[in-house]
Amino acid sequence: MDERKFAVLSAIIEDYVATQEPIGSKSLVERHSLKVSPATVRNEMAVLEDEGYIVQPHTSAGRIPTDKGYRTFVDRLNEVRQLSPAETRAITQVLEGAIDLDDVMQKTVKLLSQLTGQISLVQYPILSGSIVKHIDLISINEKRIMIVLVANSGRLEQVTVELENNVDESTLELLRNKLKNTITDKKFIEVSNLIKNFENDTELNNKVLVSKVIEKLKVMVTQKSDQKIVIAGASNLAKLDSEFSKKLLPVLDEIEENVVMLKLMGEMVNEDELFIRIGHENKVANLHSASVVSSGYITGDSLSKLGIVGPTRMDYPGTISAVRAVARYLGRILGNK
Amino acid sequence: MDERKFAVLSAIIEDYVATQEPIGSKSLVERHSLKVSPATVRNEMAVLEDEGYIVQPHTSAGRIPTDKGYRTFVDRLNEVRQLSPAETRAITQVLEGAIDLDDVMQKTVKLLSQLTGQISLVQYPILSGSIVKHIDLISINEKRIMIVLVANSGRLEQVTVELENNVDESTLELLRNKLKNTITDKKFIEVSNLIKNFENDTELNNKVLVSKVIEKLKVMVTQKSDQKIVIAGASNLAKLDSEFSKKLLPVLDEIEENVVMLKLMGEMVNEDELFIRIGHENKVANLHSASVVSSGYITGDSLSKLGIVGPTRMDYPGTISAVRAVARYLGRILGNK
DNA sequence: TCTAGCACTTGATAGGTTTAAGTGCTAATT
DNA sequence: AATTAGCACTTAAACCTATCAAGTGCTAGA
Repeated sequence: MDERKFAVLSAIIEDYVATQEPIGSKSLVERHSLKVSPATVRNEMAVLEDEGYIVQPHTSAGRIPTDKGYRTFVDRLNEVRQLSPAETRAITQVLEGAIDLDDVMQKTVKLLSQLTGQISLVQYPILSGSIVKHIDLISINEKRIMIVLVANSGRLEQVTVELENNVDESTLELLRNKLKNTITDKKFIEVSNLIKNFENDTELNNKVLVSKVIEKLKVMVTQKSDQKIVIAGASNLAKLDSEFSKKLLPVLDEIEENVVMLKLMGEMVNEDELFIRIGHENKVANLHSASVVSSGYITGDSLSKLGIVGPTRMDYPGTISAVRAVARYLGRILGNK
Repeated sequence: MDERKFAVLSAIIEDYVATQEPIGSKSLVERHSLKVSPATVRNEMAVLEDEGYIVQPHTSAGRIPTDKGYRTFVDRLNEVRQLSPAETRAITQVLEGAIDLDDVMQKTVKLLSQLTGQISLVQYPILSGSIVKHIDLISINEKRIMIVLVANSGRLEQVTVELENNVDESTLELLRNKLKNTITDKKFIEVSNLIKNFENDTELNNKVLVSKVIEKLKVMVTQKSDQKIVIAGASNLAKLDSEFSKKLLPVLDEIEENVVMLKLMGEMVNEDELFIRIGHENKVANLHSASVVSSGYITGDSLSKLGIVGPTRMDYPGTISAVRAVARYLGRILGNK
């Protein structure tokens, strides 16, 4: 596509994103300093429409971009908008002020939704590659034990175990020490394997207690390992037109189930690189009028994801730079600061 | 107010909540089996309007309830709607399936928002009255320590401490033991007092480390103690008319800051009793067209809050029973099961 | 005390006209 | 050959206007 045609496409996208109304040739020329007349622009537009980059909602209206239009726009977008100093300051200040991992996650997701005005999702640092820094068994009261696991990423997992009988303190003590010796400084993925013989260990004579704990522990290190996410900005939906938000509602509910997230953020390559899905490129149902902008972020040893979901009609340059910046800062905060 | 007038008021409220349109005398008589003619109802309506229970949006329209109307309706509401067996089953099933406190909170808040169709808020069990069951200091890496506190309510708090120098393991070990001996099985409110002399303790010779930890710990047991809440159902806003949701947006953002919550849920008496604020009864700005239904829930030793926020036009009987039921079950789950 | 009947009010609906924005095409211009 | 001016044409939106439906208050009779 030649230079001028792309300029026209960009201008259309820019205006349409801003006004949310079809863009005509005349106003385009006025708002952007294109050095040609409306008639010329009209000719370009006709071609762009033939090639599927833009469409007319009805005969006498202006043009709006198609998914394909957005896609080429995004692909050609090399100089991404820089964040303003104020925005950069906001990011660092907010994130540095966080006190624990939950807080960091909460603040990050909120920040991202505010910067972009979209719904934002942040995955907790995944555990699989992390290392167990600490394990403990705590008796909360007569019939309840809490298992606490801490990863080197700072992520902490807790689970309570309910017992039928009173806690057997001596077995608990023994089990606690065995666990500490066995899995501290080991990787999460290895844990399940390392503890599989505990249930047959003759030293541990309270079988019920031991098997309950081991069972829960296995669940912690496998199932829960990468399913935890936080969401913010669902209220941004209210700002959008209701038709769109109605479509998105069920998706949101699903996301809260923490399952669809991965499918949504999509298969990503092994780097902290940006990924964009526009409209119909999304495989998830109901998301054909939405775009997803996601990025990985690196925490020392492993790669997790974050991103936003919004209408295809969004400010891509701004969104991209926000997502990228937040991912970078988050990695830095969680990394080996 | 006499019996029949109240019946008319109730019928108006019921229909208005269902249809969201002003209610006229004729359709009222049709839909409810009132044993009188429309003309009689009209007379009653005229009186109700004089007394401020209902208003007419314009001369030729039906009536809609005022805040005062809802209030008297709610006050007279003694037989609360029973939850259906399906709903009760949903509550128990969902809550019993939860694995840890975070999970319980998450599921509770989501459940409440689904049952009521409103935005729901749940406060974590407050710490002030709770007892410290466990404290630990964990070195995550060379320059980071994590403080972990577990309350007898099952609530777990974590904070990381960043150090300039490498972790001094021997001091850490000493401090850990001292802390364990001093504050285990003590109440959260007492902790701050119990550890105030640690900074001057001559045995602990790494002053920087000790003071950093003690400082953070004090924050944990005081500031954070009752400010943690979860929210769900913000997407329900999208279902409502946009004018209303626009008003509510800033409030929601504030709520996410975890501060306004208490003001919102309001001063509540010392029991697990229900509290309802209708429209202008709310002191929080921007909430004059919203109602708040909240309840306390009891976790062994202390009282925390949960509730919902929605438009004044809501199904009070249903909402009330849902809030009440969830509060009760939550208390039961978190209690001494 | 209740109800039937009726004149009156008024937002919503439906139809028709005008308007504004935009297009495509042709012919003139650079 | 590419650009531009001019113009006929299209169409949703905006604007009227008349009609309609739903509702009311009031009076008189049951």
